[in-house]
Order: sequence, then C-alpha cells, then structure tokens
Amino acid sequence: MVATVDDVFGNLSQRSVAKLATVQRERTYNAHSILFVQGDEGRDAYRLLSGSVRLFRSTTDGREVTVHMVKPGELFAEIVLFERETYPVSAVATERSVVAAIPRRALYRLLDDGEFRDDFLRDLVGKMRLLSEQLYVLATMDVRRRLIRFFQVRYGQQATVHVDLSKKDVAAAISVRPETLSRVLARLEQERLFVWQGRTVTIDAALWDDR
Amino acid sequence: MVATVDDVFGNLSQRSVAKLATVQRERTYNAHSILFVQGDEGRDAYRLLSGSVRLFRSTTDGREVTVHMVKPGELFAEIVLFERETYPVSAVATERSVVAAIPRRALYRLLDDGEFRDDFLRDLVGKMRLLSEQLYVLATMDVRRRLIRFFQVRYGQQATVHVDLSKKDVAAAISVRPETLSRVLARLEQERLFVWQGRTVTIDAALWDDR
DNA sequence: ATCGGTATTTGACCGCGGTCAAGAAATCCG
DNA sequence: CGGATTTCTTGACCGCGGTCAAATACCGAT
Repeated sequence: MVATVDDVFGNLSQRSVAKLATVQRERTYNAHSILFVQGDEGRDAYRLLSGSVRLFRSTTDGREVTVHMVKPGELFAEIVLFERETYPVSAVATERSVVAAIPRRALYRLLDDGEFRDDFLRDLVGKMRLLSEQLYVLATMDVRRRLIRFFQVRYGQQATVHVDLSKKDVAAAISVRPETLSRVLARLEQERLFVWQGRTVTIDAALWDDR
Repeated sequence: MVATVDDVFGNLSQRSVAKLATVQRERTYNAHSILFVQGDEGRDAYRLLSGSVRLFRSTTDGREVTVHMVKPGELFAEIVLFERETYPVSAVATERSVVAAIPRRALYRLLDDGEFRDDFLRDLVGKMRLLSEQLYVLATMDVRRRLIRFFQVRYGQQATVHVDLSKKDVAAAISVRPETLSRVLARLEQERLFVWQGRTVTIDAALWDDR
C-alpha cells in the first residue's frame, strides 16, 4: 500500500547507471558540508552513491523546510537540465557522503538514448508522485503518523531498523520541531510501540496499520 | 520573486502544442464531473483547454487534500507515460471545462522529438519545483499568507482579480477548512486589504510583501 | 579525561486552526 | 416562482504542536 522510496527513487536500470558512470565525477563531502545552495546556478545533477543528503528550502526569516532526505542510489537536482535554471533547494550532507556529479550537458545528451530517457522520466514522475504524497501526508497526518510514514518510506516496513540520521534530521524531515519529536518519541516508547535507542529503532507491527 | 504558474505550467511552446493537437481528443466536462479517480489505470494524459480542474488525494477516512488547481494551458496526469501506472490523484472539474486527452502511446512517441521532449521535461521539472514550493508554503505559512500566495500564483500579482473558483475550492486549494477561510476573509476585509465580492477580488498592494 | 559545542529532553505556556452546530445566503431546478 | 440543496458565515470550544527557557546527554578534538 505504502510505496517505499525504492519503488520510485534509485530506480534507474543497471544500464542507465553504467551510462551515467561514463560521464560522472565523484566527490566526497563531510557531514554538514554543503553541496549547493538554493539560488545557485545549477551546473551538475547528482546521484548519491553513499551517505545521506538533506534537501531543504530556506525561508526569509531563517527557518528551513526539509523537502526530501536523499538516500543512496537516488538522483537529485535534475533541475540543472535547463540552462540558467537555479537550484530551488539547498543540499547538505547529513553524514560523510559520496556523490556522483553529472554535468548538465552530459545529462542532456544522454536523453537522446531512448532507454536512458525512459528511466530518467520514470524517475522524475516518481518523484512528483512522492512530492504530492508528502503534501498529503503533511496536510492530513499528525506528527506520530508522519514519523511512522517516514520510517516506512525510508527504511521499509521492518521491525528493526538501523537509523542513519540524527533525531534532529528526522524531525526536520517530517516538518516538526525537535522538541515535539522528542515528546512524541517519549510517548511511543512508554507505549512500547516505537523504541529508539542509539542507532537502532524497534517498531511494533501495530503501527503499520496507518490511521 | 514569487513564480506564477505561468512560469512553470502551460509553458509548452506553440510548436509543441501544435504537435499535441495532432494526437489529442477533446472532451467536455460539466462542473463536478470526474475526469479520473485515484487508482484508475492511466490511459491518457490531459491538457486543460478551458475551465478549471482540481487534483486531489483522498484519505482513507474520506477527507480530501487538494494537490493542485489546474489552469487552462496546463498539462496534467503525465504519469500515464508509463504502462500500468495508476493515477496518484483524482481529478474533478470545478466548472464546465474542456480538456484535450492525449493517449499514452502518442505522448510517448512524441518524446522522440527533441524539441517536444525538451518542452515536456521543462514542464515536469517546473511542476516538481512548484510541488516542493507548495510543501514549503504549507509547512511555514499561516492561512492568510497561503491565501495571498495562492492568488499570486494562480492569478498573478494584480490589484483586481476575477475569481473562477468558489470559496470552498479556494479553501481546499490552500489546505484549510471553509470556516477558517471565511474567518480570515472577514478579518482581511475589515482591514480593507483583501475584499472578495461576488466573483471579484480586490487586493491591497501591501499584501504582496510576503513575510 | 577534559573541554566546548551540539543534540536531546523536559517544562510551562499559548495561539492557530480544526470541529461541531446552527443560521443565513446563494444557487439549482422542476 | 417555490422549495431543496449547497455554500458561506458566525459562535463556542479545545487540542496539537510551536515557542522560549533551562537542564542534561553526547561527541569530536585536543
């Protein structure tokens, strides 16, 4: 019922990944390093090879809204396909991460390849679907449900999960203050439904039922 | 500063529109008619020729979340590009509307045309940008600001606007209950900043300043 | 181990916007 | 037209989650 990210992101075929590999340049970023800033002119698209990247918009008054947490395998910043377009979000590594940077022109040329184009379009459309789903999640679910949903989408529906994000980042990902997440977690732990200890989270099956 | 819909939607070139015209079939829907339902298998993509279409997701408990209000010229439901994909949202005409239905295969074939593909991709990427912007608007702005933003995006930054939507639909578009919109409008009218009478809205320039 | 910065927790408070209910106003239609 | 249905408004109430503040836990670097 609930699509995990793997269904829609990181779904390029092996062959398309290989094609990208011929034109990409790898770069490594430390935790908290900035890949690009909202408003920068986009020169490269990216594919995350390892680690984790947070995409966010900044408000004029200094707050941030996290639009997406990128997982390894995912393509992001495809906006650069078009000349003189600027990045609509900023990107920061939440941990040490390796990315493949794909120059605009090279990506553009790859689209002449029917198979690659198909993959790429599928990826784009999948992202739109995910974004509209996020909109719906934000508009209708309370914090507890958003948290569960986030874990489902990011880690799949598993009882035990190794978390690669800080609570602060998870809070940002579900558009909530860290204080609020902390309180929700305290309640869930007391109910023995969702226990977050260190890097490990144990989730009770009862939570998958939605509602 | 604020992108209006025209910047990102309905931005196909004349030539691309003409190419679509060779394969599209026009259909007319009355107000409240349903174009397709979330979960249906997608056979056609659409381009709105006149009228207005609301795209929304339904929750299990019967509520709805409006993802977008389609304006004339916009392409929507491109998801059908991919076989066996289902519509992620439902679409309903808010008034009598004419749409161009574009069969999946025909759209697919058009992508071999470099110019059309370029247009189409630009449209998709623009939509992603708009969706991520909506996410940010929903997460950071109060109802008053969301209302102003909605008018900016839908009608442009004009002092006087002819509204083609009911208040109920506008409320849905900014993810708020009609009661709340009503109260916000009452307050804005009393402050003489935003007056909605009949189908005409008069907006004070002071409201464009954001924040 | 120690220091300093960051992340997390907890408490107190409160305002925005949702809900429920009841009228008023507008619109639809035979 | 007149009656029905839908839309819009207004009131009363209240709970979720934000804000501010302070204490504590954690982590990397020396």
